[in-house]
Amino acid sequence: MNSLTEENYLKALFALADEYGVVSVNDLSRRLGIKMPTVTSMMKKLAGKKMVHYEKYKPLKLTEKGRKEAGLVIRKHRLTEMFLVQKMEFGWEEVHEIAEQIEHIQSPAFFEKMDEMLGYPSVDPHGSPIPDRSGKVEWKKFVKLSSCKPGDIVKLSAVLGSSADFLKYLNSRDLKLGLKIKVKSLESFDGNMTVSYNKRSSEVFSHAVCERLLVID
Amino acid sequence: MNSLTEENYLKALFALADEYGVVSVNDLSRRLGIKMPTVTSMMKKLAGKKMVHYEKYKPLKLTEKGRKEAGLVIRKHRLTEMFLVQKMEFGWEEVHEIAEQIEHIQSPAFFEKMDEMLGYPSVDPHGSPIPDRSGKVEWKKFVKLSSCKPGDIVKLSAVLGSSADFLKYLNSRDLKLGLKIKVKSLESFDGNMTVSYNKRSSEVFSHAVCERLLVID
DNA sequence: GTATAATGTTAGATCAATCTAACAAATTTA
DNA sequence: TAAATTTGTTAGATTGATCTAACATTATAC
Repeated sequence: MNSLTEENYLKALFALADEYGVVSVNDLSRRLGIKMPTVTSMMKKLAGKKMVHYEKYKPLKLTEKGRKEAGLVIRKHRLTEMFLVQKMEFGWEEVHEIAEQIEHIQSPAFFEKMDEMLGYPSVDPHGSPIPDRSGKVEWKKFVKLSSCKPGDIVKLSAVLGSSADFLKYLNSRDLKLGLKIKVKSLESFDGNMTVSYNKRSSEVFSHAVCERLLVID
Repeated sequence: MNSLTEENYLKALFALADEYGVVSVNDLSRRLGIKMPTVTSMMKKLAGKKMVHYEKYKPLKLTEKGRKEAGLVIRKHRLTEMFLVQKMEFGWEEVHEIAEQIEHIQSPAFFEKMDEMLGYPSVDPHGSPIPDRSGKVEWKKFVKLSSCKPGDIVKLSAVLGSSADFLKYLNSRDLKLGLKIKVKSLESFDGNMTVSYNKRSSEVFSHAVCERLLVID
């Protein structure tokens, strides 16, 4: 059994590998807000448990076992987020902190019940895929809105990052998953994009925002 | 903020005071499965936080503040149990372990939402009262079935103890809260009681069981 | 009312998770 | 490529929660 602390390291390793491919001690240190020497020693510990391949000065890599454990924690996190939104009427900007705690609950039955009540969802409220019971997960082939061209009509399918501020910003623009968005124009010098959707015929999104909106054609 | 560990000590102190009136280091040690010296040092720590009145060799006593903190944890525990039973269809014998973990979640909104969805219940699935938002709780004037006399007709209103074994035993006899029970006879030498309820015209309960069934006339 | 047993405390060790300081390796820059 | 910067490791200290061993106090039993 992994400690809550170990679970958090595994989850962060998993997420960072997802985001950047290669993960350094420094990346993990900054992500977790924990000093590098502490990270190094935890990597040795997790290597001892066969969760991580650790070699001095080399990038960090989860083992198959570590990836599975991480996936299962993320599964619990995302099922919880879905449950909070679908069954308890929380907003998608409110659920991250709560799920961050509930993901560590040890009770297979509890999460099985959530899954069942939710009808075995494949994604969480932010469009992130929910790992299966073996911890495996696969992202759909999404594209960033920032890489779309004027004239494109796409469907908003996921958002990157779960900061309440960002999600509240999306709320203020009535942006929800599933929305059809039409790209009207793109400023080449700053990446600002003008789009239309629903009754909004001309909204401008910064490049930073467009980088975090994942769509499919 | 109290640590998870501190919360568990407070909760145990509260429960033991409820059960036995006076609480010793030894009681707490046995209840928590933690050695006495550890308990002593935690009492000093909690005394430093004004949660406990601690004097060497004297019985342990929660302060007003400690009682409130404990009550709030118990509130979260019992709301969770109710939620698991009412909203997630768990059996009353399955919820204790899960609630034992969820009670430590830090999110007022989460428990407020549960409370609201449940319609502000006053008791948990075992008939134990749910402390109010200020941590206060009052037991109704229940009586043990063991103290009833032949001819009495009473309503099962709460059960003492949350061990799965005991609750499964009650399930096997179709015992549920709210049931009308008629006392038919009582063996004076062993305390065995013969009762009737529903379609069961003659069930025998041991003294141990009758001690744990709380009823009102 | 003393001896024995039970309960409680003190002192000091251990373990997990964290830190800082000092040093070492790798990478970037000039 | 040599110097400077960044990144990573080692060593050792700290903190919270636990333990055992030894000792002290209180309660119980005869």
